[in-house]
Amino acid sequence: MNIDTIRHSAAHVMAEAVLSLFPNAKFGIGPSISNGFYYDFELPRSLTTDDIPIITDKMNEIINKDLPFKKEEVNKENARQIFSSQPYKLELIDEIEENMVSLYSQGEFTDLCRGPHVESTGKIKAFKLLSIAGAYWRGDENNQMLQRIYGTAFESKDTLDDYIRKLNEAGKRDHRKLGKELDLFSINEECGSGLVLWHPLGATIRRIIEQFWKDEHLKRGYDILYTPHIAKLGLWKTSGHWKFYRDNMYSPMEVDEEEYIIKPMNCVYHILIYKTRLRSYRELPLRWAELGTVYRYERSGVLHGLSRVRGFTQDDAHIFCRFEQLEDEVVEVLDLALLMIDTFGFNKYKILLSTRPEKYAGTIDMWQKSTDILSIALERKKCAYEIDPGEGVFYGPKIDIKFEDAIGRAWQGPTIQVDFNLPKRFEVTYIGDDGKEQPIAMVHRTVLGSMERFLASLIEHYGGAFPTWLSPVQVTIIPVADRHLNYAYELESNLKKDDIRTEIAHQQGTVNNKIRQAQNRKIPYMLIVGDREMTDTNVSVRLRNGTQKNDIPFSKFKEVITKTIREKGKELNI
RNA sequence: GCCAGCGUAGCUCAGGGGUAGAGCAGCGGUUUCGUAAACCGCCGGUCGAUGGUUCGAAUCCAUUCGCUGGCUCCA
Repeated sequence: MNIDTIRHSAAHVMAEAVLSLFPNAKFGIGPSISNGFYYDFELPRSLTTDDIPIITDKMNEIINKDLPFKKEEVNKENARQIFSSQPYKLELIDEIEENMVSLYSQGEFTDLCRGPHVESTGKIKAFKLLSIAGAYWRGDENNQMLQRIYGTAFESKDTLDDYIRKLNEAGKRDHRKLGKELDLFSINEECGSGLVLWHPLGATIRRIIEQFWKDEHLKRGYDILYTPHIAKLGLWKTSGHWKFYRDNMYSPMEVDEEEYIIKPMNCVYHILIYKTRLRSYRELPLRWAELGTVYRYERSGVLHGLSRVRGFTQDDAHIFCRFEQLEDEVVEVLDLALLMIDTFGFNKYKILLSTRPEKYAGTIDMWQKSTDILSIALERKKCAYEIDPGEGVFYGPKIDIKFEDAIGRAWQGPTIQVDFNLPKRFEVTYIGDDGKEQPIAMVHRTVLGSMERFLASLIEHYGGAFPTWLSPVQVTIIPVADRHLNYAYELESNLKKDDIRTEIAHQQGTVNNKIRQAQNRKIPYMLIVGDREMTDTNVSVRLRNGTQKNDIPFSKFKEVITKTIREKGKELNI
């Protein structure tokens, strides 16, 4: 039996249950969604979580009665009469093109519905209502807000339980929770919501990511720039941001009677640098990268840990090239982007090519040509991709890469965007081999997205247990008794000399307790040192995953961990 | 921003009109320990903030800030 059919049927049963509790309920839509279903209602009062068990009981009653789902075809005129007191259904009927519409009924409830449904309510074996939320009719905030109940349903109790277990598992990996537990970052009320404070350990991870990022960019012919956090309002007027992006920008601040804006983007600064002198075709392409911190206004309700914030650092870069170079450049960026994703351990991803939206800058011809170039580049890299029609940004087509974490959730990753707009607004050109000014081709791209969101994805992907090269503390040395402390210090300075991030568990406490603490902090390597180890310059190694290997030479351990770090290994070795 | 829920010690949580509680963490001791929690003691909160109801508010009401789940949007 199709899972979507079960879920959609469960939505109808839920609607009947709600109808029995609120006879005047107005019904919106009730589809199945990727992990369950929902139904939207307009009700005389707000639902609370207390209503969930009541509705659940009612649904169980309906299911136990094993009522058949009956299908009926009527013409639209009849349908309008049947749903005369249901304004949302009437709106839906008006939008149906055919003259006949189908209705499905079970028990006391009839719904306008394309179907299909299970034969009878008894076929719904396992469901659970999950949450209540507000949702605008048709997702438009100018419309009435309806009340949505989310639920899920599965073929069997077992698969439902499995799903609930997975939800709990996801909760344990939540980067906000782990960020606090592992002391990686915080967001402070006094400081402001959506503004991230990076603690030493979180900052260490970020520093390692940034170092890797810089090294890879330098290898690939990028230059790294730094630009200011504010700029005069006029600049943002020229760029068009003040007109089109103002909702996401902070209010101007006054400096010497001149208005300045805190930057929501880095691109305009890079253009200014480009324009400081004439550029020859010979020096193209220019690849300019910046870890640029930008500030964007986000409505309070959308902020979420590190993944949706108001100040964030983009791993931004702009490529200025000749149009003929675009294809090669995009191939290069794809190569870099895929390397990044792979190195950080994401092995599942989806590539989307977004095409021209309804409102667009540039000409149809430019759009066509650049979209073609993007798809040719994708084919050259042998990347499977899907077209996302009309989802391009107004200034140009783009490639988005969405990667999946360890528990199957999708994250917005690299994005490569062609821009027809800014080069025109700023008159960005180069001098061609004919001595004449030519329009530049400009690409915006990030390969991680933002440091904040990327760290969120890493934390959840690894559940806080980072591969060794990223672990903020790579080794903790646990002396069995105080008389082993000096040996521990010796090992520590030896490891630190080679940039292996090492700590000594020198606090008061038993060996067991120190191990427990190291485990909770998800430190990959624990070195237990006591009398035995000290006499032979050995260490006993315990890995975060519980495996242990006793009395191995320290030099051997160091060799193994050094190799693991150098190779950015995802597994723990010893 | 809108709808709903939640804010009690650094953390996790109990209490729910009559003098603020526990565990962990921290601090001071004792213990010197062999692969996931040694023992004793101490410190710690104007119960998110403001206003109101009340003899009395952490508890009830209003406003506000923050967080959570959605809607919408996105790096």
